Amino acid sequence: MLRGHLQEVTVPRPATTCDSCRRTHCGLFDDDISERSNEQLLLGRGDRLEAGQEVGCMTFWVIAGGTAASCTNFADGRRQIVSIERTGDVVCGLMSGENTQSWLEALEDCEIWKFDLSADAQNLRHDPRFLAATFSIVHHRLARSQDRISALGRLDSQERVLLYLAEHAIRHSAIDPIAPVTTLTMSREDIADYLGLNAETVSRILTRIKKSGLVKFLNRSEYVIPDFGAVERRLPVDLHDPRTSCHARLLLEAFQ
Amino acid sequence: MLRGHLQEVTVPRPATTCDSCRRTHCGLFDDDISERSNEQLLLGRGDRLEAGQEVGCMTFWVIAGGTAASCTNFADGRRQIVSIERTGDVVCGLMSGENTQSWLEALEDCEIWKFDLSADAQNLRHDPRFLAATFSIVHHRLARSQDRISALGRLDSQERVLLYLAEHAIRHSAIDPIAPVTTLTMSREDIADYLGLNAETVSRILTRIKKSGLVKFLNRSEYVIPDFGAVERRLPVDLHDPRTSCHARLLLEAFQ
DNA sequence: CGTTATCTTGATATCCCTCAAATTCAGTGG
DNA sequence: CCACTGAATTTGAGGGATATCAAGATAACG
Repeated sequence: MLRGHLQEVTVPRPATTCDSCRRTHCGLFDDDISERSNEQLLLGRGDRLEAGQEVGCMTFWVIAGGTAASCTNFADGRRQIVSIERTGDVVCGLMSGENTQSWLEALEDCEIWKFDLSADAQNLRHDPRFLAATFSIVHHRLARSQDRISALGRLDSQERVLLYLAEHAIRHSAIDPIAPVTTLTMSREDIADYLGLNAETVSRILTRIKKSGLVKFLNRSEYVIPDFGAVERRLPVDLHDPRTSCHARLLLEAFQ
Repeated sequence: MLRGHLQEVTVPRPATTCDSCRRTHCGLFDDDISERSNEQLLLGRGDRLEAGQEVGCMTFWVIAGGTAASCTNFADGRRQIVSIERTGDVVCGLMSGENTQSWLEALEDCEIWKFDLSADAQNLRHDPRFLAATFSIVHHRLARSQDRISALGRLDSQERVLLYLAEHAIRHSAIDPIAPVTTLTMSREDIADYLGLNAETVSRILTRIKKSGLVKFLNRSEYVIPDFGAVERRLPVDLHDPRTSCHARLLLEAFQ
């Protein structure tokens, strides 16, 4: 089920001509692969995608462009972004718990491909390739989730924001290794809901980080990390190589 | 690799005569099943089990009794309990990220069965039953992890402790549905490291909850929830039925 | 250029942590 | 059975960190 105003949007795509992009994103942008999709969804910022009853456990959404978020709401409206979904990430209805209100929300204009495999469910349930692919997707999400548990439980606000900036920069440079500056696509409130903070705190921490010189801001949304090592030294965790995070190809290969 | 002083310990086992236990724990306690294990480990409180290089991704630990914790440490020593492992839970080396220092730690005396399947790895990688079982295990852990992200990000300390007491009581009653009181097996510090708080705060919140009457404490470690609905109304989340959490049988069936 | 959303900054309150001391509890040996 | 001991827990005082509320500044957009 699709909520919100769904309009035609233009989504920036990484150029397929870049070898590094192709490797990073598993050639997701080749047209022949995209044709296997049941449906292409173009979401504008704020649009929501909810997995209703009818969707079942065999529907997958592949992020082809833009940034989305797996969100949950508590009964009283408190929002938490459980996971940020970026180009190449695979989301499926399986992810959400039964009782929690959760949905996929576009944090900026998004291009998403929907794959409904329920017609072939009986076969896929016994197909080693499909099982291995979905295992790999879910396992990788688990590893990332556990890192986030540690971060939310034990990092203070400055560490969380700094970690976010660093990880986002790594991810960004993986998508476009030539770009010298990183663009912050999420709003302060989205960042806050991702980090378990509040929007004003995020803003304050950002100016503090700005003043410290660890991160240089060209404007509100573009920044450069002049000395990545200095940022790493400030953080008690290791920063991951995001290149391992794209499982779209695995999934696509499994049912081609 | 095994760390710490490993002594013979007596581990309380649920009686196999109880039908409800058998259902809940998938008959894990039948001796014929336990014989398939490579090794039985008896851990005393504080003992650690670390997945070294040699273990690889095909070693599984099944908790047969007691409580253990998947822990991580930051470089500066801050500890976070990522997940609590109880009877019937399956832990594997796959779970930990590459760069994070992480281990399995006994929070009380524990009985753990180790299954090393690396000899049969080539076959298992293409075995639909094995793949489905491991998928199910990892998927369930992911769902629980995501709930914890929301809890750590958006619940205050009182809500976290109350949620912990409620979930622990549910889990406890699943293991022994006859027991009228729930026993708190984890120390205040362990609870704190699980909830992203500190031990003194946990203690303070517990006395506050005690005074509120929501939970009755018989002594430091035993409690009763007189009105479960009242606790639920205080929490903005739904409490889960833990019965779905035992995947040991799935795993065992896959390579029997 | 005006309107609106977003972001920043300030003042204040609250929550939770840190440090320190007192208390309870489980063993242990007399 | 009782004192002794050490660990765990509880309680208190104080401070730092983050949230809340409110206002102003900046950017985005028609």
